[in-house]
Amino acid sequence: MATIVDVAKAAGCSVATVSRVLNGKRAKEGELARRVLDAARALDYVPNSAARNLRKSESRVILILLPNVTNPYYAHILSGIGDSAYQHGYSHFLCNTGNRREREEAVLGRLTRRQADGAILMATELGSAWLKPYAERYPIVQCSEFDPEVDIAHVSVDNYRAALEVMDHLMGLGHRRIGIISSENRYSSTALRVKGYRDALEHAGLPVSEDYICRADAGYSFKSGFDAAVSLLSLDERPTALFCISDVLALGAIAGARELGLNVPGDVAVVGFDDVEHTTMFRPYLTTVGQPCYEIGYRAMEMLIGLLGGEEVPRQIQLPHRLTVRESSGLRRHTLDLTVERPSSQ
Amino acid sequence: MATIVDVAKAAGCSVATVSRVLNGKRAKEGELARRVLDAARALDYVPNSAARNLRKSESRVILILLPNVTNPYYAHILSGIGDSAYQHGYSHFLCNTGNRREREEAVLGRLTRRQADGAILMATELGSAWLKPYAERYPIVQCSEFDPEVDIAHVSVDNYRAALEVMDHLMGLGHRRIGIISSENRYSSTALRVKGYRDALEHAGLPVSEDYICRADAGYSFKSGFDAAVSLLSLDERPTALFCISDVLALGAIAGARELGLNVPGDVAVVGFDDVEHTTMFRPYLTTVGQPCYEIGYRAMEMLIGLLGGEEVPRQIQLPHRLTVRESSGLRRHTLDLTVERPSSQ
DNA sequence: GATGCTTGTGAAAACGATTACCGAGCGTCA
DNA sequence: TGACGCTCGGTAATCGTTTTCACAAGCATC
Repeated sequence: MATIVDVAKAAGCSVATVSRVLNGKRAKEGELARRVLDAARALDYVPNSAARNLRKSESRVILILLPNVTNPYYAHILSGIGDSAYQHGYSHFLCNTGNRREREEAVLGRLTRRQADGAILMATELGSAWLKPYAERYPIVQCSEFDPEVDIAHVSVDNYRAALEVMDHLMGLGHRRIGIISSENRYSSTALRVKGYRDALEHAGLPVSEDYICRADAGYSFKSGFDAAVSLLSLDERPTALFCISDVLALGAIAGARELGLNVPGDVAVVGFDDVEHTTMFRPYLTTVGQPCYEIGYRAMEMLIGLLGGEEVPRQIQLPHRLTVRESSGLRRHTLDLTVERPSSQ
Repeated sequence: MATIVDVAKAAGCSVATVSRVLNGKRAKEGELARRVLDAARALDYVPNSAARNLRKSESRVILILLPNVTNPYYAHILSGIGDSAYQHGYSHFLCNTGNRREREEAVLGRLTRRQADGAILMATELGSAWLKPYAERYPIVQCSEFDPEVDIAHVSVDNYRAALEVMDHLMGLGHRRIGIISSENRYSSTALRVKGYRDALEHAGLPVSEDYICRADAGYSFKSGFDAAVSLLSLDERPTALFCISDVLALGAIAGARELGLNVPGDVAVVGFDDVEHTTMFRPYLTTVGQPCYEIGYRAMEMLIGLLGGEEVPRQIQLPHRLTVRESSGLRRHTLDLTVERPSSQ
């Protein structure tokens, strides 16, 4: 491994000059600069980043905290983050926190240790006041979830408005008894979607029945969507539409409906959220709210880069979502010719 | 930020002593050691890792190269890697290479720059001789895919044997015309599964028809599985069973079969591979070969840690796979009561 | 010709840890 | 008693950069 000293010797100048030429603090023109550049190339010189980091006390590493990479929603965001980071010459360090606070704190400790310059948090839960001290001292961006009580920059979609649109869509189809399959987690997205659900009903002058609000387990699992749907659809006055706050819950809900011998969307309409899971693999194709996951990640990283550079950045970015109406709701006419399953004989 | 000097001052000793106590090179008992420990705690001292890395010329970072985190198969492996790394105090850098060689080389450059101590490669393609120089100089482990021509340690399942088992299963059900939906990629797993397919047929004295071997696109997409199935099942003597080298291909194949008005498994049996995609969400549940993804990742990381420590490690680890028979093949009696879709009217 | 300003360069001081080397103290044994 | 070995702890070198500071040269101005 050639060091800067070797390059200086080969170029016949001091290390200071080498450093300056290589870092662009001097014109790269001129005889001496050329000698330096040639020597560096000839020796295949690459700066030692530990030394540079030590001297400059920075790391060019950013922390990514997410509950679980296995969840494709986060994986898509991650890939946006990764691309942006790569383009800006930053590396990222990934931590699957499983939403466990001790893990989160452990990895945020890297900020303190100067092993990382900033962080992107993917699944901040409400009530994360413990984050404040970190947010005050280090550049941090929240991605897709955020806690309004902790004033940290964030990028997300407008979950509230999206929920209103879903409800408009369902009510526009004539549905009056609409259930929601929510989740036990403490995400802002969950709270906002449920709030949108309630407000939309109230605004339309429809009753908000607590019976129609079902909380699946925190992990958005298929099974919990299934169970929730079975329980909602077994009510005496069963809902004719289900708004599920995630696609997997929705897919589970469709399976649950079938289990009860109900046709989707004939007997019950189902809407999901995210449009990232296999929403168009199986019939009926899922009506869902699409989020620009990749871009959410990409923008979050750019925001962080801005913060790292000491720039003033907007505290909040909302990216456009999109309600895509497919077969599991509406499109009633069309679905007649589609491969909509008949109830099983079980 | 407290430094080691501050701790030394507070404890009334030299920095050497502080370093030794904190690194366990001296007994932690005794009056002086206690003073050091107390001082470190009081000052909230955390060693600066850039300084440590510079001095020890190591980074405690390992590189993870994979084509795409968005693919749940890789995501599961990654989570095993992450857990093991975390336990051993290593960080990992993730790079979505998209199988593009320039990206792979760019990130492996971090080894040269001493920004990383080793690497785990997730999707080495056959013909990766360019990897040799890296493998000779740095600790590298291949995970799930490997190139037999480059002698690098690797962990995977026994793809060949798994393919034989799949074929045994299908032939045991009486199938004689079996097609395979393979892929255009250059992975060893693909080659081995196809070889298993051929060998099994030959061994059973059945003809190997090139018409029955279909190569879907490199990315294992749903659509390419669909298209491949449509083309295979449109043959005059259509196969009665399809072995798909990935679950998503298999799900696509099932959809394709339905498109043609064929019943799965009544008219055509379908088997997948991986058991990671939603194999039990939709009817018919998918028969597939399960891989212990999490453990593959975990073991790969442990192997790398061994290599980093200069230990002798096995060059190859094969973890057990498991063929899980579900509805999409066999279990014919049961499937009669299941929600198997009737052909659509399209 | 003295002065001030700009520009380019080198010497050397950081950055914060680990560790080679050395000397002091102590116990043991011939 | 003296030689020897062992442990313990301090001093200082070291890792490879970046950056401050000082100096010298070149040039214009008075």
